[in-house]
Amino acid sequence: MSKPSLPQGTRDFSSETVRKRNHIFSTIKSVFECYGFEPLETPAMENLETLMGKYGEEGDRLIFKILNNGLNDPKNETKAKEGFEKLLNGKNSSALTERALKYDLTIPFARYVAMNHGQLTFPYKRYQIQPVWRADRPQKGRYREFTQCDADVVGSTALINEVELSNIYHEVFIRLGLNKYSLKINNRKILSALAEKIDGSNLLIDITIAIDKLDKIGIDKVNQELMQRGLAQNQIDFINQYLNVNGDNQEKLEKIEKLLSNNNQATEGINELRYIIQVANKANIDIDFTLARGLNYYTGTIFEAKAPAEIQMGSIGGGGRYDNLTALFGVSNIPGVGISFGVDRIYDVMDEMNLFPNNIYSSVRALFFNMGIEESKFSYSVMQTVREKGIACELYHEHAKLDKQFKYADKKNILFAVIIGSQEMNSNTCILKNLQTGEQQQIPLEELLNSFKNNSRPLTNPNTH
RNA sequence: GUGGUUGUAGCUCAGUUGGUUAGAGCACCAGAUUGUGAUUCUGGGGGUCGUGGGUUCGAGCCCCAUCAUCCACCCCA
Repeated sequence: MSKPSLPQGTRDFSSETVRKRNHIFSTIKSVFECYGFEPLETPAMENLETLMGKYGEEGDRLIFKILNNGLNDPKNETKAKEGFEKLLNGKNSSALTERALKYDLTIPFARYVAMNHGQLTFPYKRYQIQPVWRADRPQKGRYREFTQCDADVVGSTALINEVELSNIYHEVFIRLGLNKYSLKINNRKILSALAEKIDGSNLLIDITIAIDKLDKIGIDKVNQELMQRGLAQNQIDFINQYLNVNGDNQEKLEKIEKLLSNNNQATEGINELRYIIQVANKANIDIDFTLARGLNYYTGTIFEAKAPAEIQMGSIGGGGRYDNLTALFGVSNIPGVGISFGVDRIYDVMDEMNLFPNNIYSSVRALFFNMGIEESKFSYSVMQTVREKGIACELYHEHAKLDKQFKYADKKNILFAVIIGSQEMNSNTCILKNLQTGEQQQIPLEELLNSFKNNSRPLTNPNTH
């Protein structure tokens, strides 16, 4: 038996980590609910067919596929061997795999809407908080199993949805203490207009992939990459003018309007951005014409949320408008727009910035000390009356030195020690000790409940991990 | 998928050009102290040196493979 281990890129979450993650989940959830979104959950696995071809070539490669059962059955042998041959040639074979772990929450959601559009009330606003899996090589802020929190609105083209989603980003990040986040926003229509302007509509994806890297690799390397991707010098020159558009949001919009004049797509995209920044005036929106985003189903507004600049971390959220996602599943005319929070990255950022409040480390309120066989029976019955009032407490599991029982209470961040020895038993009293202040007093048992109510939770961070 | 980094006690890490029986701090257990958390003192348990091969009289150290980790690329949350 070898040492137990975890698959690459997956993690166990200790109690402290779970509490911190729950703090993020509940914050996001309450904001989603506040904006009228309803919960949805879908299975961990989907039919492979549902997922393939939805995330681009690279995305397909990163989908975790599940091997079919029963391949070793003799009657499946030729089928299995044929399937394997296909696999070696780089093709998927339903003979070998027909299910896969979900890669994101948006496509399964589109599948759900396509299957249930008859029953849903539109616009349908749903949120979903579930793990997803990607067969990527792990590194900083990147895991093979991670949790996404999505909110999407389908069945509406109204821009007010984009406004609401922007405000949701703002509300969540403010509540979590990430005040200096930034929300980059752009519109695919503007990118399309750029491609049209230089007669390069067929190269739209190449252009967006290259310019998306601007802040990372610099203008020279972007130009190099554009050249490699087959763009001519005059096209690149125009793209450079596009990339040089700067200033505050208003200035940028005016400049891009001039640069991409007489183009319907550009006009539409610009008007949409203008509406969003005007109505969602509270959010930290930063128009960024270099924002492109990989997923090729986006058609209008695109979002990307960035951690405060002082933290080295990629995007902590993203989303956009997709005007016909359910068409992939045979149901057309259901436009939608959605956003996603990357909880695992938000966690890492908050951890690095020390933003978790201390009061999330809730623990049991009191430890009843075990002073012997008879004493512990008595303590147990007292404790049960306290538990009936909804106050969390524990009885130390065995008779042990007080030193040990105190240390246990310390480690579990328990505020009160309740000591009932033979003397206290005889007088129907107990010793109540506040472990933070060290104060202790002997009180009648009837007063025990009240003493808990008047005291707040411990506020120290437990050192257990 | 490509390139690099690291892997020694529960945790953080030393370990010399390859050379006796692999160390420290913290943590843990017992006692000094059988009704009060600290400190101090005394004693104690713990390791197939990530795993599997190889070179060598001899490997924690060198070589190969493999797994995991962290980092960069690609891509992405």
